[in-house]
Amino acid sequence: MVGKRQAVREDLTERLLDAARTRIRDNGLTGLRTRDITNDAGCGLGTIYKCFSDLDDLILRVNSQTLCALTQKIERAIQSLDDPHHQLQAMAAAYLNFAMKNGKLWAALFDHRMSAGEALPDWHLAEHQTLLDFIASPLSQLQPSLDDDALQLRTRSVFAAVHGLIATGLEGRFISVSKKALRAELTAFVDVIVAGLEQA
Amino acid sequence: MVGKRQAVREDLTERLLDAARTRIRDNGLTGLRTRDITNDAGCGLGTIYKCFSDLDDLILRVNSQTLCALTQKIERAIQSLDDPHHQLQAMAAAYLNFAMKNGKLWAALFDHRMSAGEALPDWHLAEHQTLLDFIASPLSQLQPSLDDDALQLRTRSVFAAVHGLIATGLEGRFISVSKKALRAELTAFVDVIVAGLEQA
DNA sequence: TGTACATCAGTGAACGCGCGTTCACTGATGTAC
DNA sequence: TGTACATCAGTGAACGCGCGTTCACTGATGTAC
Repeated sequence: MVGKRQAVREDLTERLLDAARTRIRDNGLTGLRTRDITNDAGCGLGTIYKCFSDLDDLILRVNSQTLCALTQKIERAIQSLDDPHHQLQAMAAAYLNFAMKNGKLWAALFDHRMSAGEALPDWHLAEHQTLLDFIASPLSQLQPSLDDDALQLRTRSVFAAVHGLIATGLEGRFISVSKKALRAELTAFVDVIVAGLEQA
Repeated sequence: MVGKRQAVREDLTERLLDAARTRIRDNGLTGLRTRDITNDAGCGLGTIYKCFSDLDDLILRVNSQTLCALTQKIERAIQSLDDPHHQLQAMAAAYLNFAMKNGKLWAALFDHRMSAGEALPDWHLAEHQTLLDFIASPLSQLQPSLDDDALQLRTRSVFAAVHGLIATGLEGRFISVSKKALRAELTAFVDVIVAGLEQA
């Protein structure tokens, strides 16, 4: 069997990813330890460094999976809608949904900091951009006069606003709020933004 | 001299606070170490536990100072303005200004997590509320129909949106942007929000 | 004011724990003939 | 197919470092008389 070694390696990588994802899902990034991950995956401690360059790399792969899953949800939420207002509402709702269902995995996307102040790798930044592109599309319909740079900036602003609202809500910062109230407030606030955008 | 001991203690506390604030300002929360703080303050390692219950407590005091300074800036920014639209713009601009000038101290307000999952103490939460109250005031003028709960929620949404936009911009997430472009985008986006609020 | 004693603030060596990463080793897999 | 050898994946004990917190001690300050 020629590809035996490779298959074993891929299986190991998969198990490590699964174990790390489960750990992060249940406990968040805080207290994520290599020993727990390798124990859960049923392999030796050193194995993690055969499959990944270091723990940061492994976390980045988990984050990548989370981000891609999120992007898929966003994509599906809007694929049958034409109106940009409806699209933005559907994306915001899908985002809130995803954040609620994947609490700590979602938080890890934003909490993770590379050690030694290294920058995020390009392949991961590209995944961010893919998500943003979905948001840019309805915005460009609402504000066709924006040039490309301004559209990018506006896209980020809208994302940051929606993200901030959801993150603050789910963390319970400042005031705690029920899921239902948060959902209603998000819808109302996206309406506010869209109304403002349409008027500009 | 009766109050000698107390005076020495207060001086020590002050020096420790100063040292911690300087460290956070220059290097952020990451890599903040008790040994560095006490060295900078010119006292022994154990002293920190005479003046504060633990490192979390010390960080919280620094954050409290930062938050109060921020609240003051916000308060001053609006005190000569009547129009709620202008007030919101002035607050957003003051917030951006503060965040740019106090980069890592400001970031510490949001990055700090209590150890052992303890909640923030009430006195610090009250300081948050003081800041939010300044934002609530112009919002209640723009949307007088909101009841108190809805106003609180809306206030948090507006704050979260503005904060998200600034944080994302200053962190350089997704795309990097010049300070000037960020300032312009913030102004434009607050206009969008206000226009949307006025229409609702 | 002076003296003897009690208190307690400040100290820093040592504790204790955590934890990412390495590397010499073992044995399974792949290869050559 | 069988045999001998080479390679290299997986292992986990050990390394190395970091770092918050404690506590027995010292000497300055406060107190009683």
